Amino acid sequence: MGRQAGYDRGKVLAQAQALFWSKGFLGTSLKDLETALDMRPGSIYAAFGSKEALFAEALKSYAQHSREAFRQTVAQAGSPLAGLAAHVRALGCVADNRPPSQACMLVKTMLETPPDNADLLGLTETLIQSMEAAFAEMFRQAIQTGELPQTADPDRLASRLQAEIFGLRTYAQRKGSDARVAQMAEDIARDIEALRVAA
Amino acid sequence: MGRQAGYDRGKVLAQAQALFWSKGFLGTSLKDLETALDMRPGSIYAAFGSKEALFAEALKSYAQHSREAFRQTVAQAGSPLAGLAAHVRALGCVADNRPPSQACMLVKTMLETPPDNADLLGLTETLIQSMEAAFAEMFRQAIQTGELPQTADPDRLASRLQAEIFGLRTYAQRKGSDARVAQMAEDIARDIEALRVAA
DNA sequence: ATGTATCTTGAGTGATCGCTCAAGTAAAGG
DNA sequence: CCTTTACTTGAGCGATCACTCAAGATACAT
Repeated sequence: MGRQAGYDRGKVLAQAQALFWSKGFLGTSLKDLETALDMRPGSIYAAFGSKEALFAEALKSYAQHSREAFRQTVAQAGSPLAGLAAHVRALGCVADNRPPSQACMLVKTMLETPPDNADLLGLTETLIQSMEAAFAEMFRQAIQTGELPQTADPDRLASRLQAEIFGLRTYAQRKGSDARVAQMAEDIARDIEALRVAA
Repeated sequence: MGRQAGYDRGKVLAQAQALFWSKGFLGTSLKDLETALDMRPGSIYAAFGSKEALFAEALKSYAQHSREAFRQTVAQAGSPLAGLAAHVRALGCVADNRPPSQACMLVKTMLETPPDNADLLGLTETLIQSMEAAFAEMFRQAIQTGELPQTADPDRLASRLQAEIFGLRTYAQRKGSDARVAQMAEDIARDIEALRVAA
């Protein structure tokens, strides 16, 4: 049935994602991509259609991995609130062999995308909402299990947490911020745990 | 002494700043600037030297105005902590005739600038530090006046506040976030006031 | 081995990028 | 009024942009 592709689509997508995350959509040229992916323009376009389509796919993949990491962190925690706190601590952690601290790719994309690119802004907004919805779902579970009072507003708590994480990770983009970031993550995590009703 | 410039440098700079703030440095072309400033390339280059130099000047001007607005807010407040809280409330406020809510231009620049542009990143970092230093100075005054305990760490409080503001304003970039943003600003302001020692 | 379907290649497309500069124009000094 | 000085103009520079496509290469089916 003809020749098969000489690259691993998943690996290529991961490399593109890393490059786009670092340099941004506008700051990344096709030359940059050709080098990073070790592919010639024809192959790139045959595989992904356009620079923007490749970026969109990389962004979706990024969001999916983020959600998956969150899901796993939560699964290992003892309660909804503990899961949320653990997630924040993981974001502030430097110990892991994770990529160097930098701002969330979704936030970078939202801020760098000019207002006239409705497609990309819409996609970004959708992905951000899905993350915030996951937070809200955890707060909702915390209410159901009695960890939070019935009067708590899960959507409000989720948006506040989202904003705190925006700030934490954006701060982490700065050089030499690791210690401060770890400290702030710990502070935020404790604030979450402090919401717990007395048992 | 020759012909005088047919434009107001301050106004031109303000227009450039607004455009750069909205579309970002990379997302703004010289064509865009020519239209917005109603100037031809020769005049722009005679006045500012380069697109990046114009951007740098606009960014410095933005930071200066931000610091000045903060200084005035603080001056009208009854105490250092009240000043900081008022500043946060002002950031979340929609009522004023201020430009539409959007992320801080310094943050946008930090996140969109590719890592190889050391000049622009360095300038941005410097301007961000100067803002954070102003926060720290206010916390220091709050300690001196007895509003905060002697054991409080002004630099830590300043970086935490900086991160909260990063998050708040980034969240404000999203459409339809006004009500949530106002609510979060109020929450943050109260957290600041809650630091005050019992009189 | 041969044919066929698919992928890879890279020179080259037109468009746009940031930027320059010779020519033109306007205001101040004499 | 004329000269001088300074600013404005816009056609056009070389470089780079995202992207295309005809030609070549490769692996499968027969």
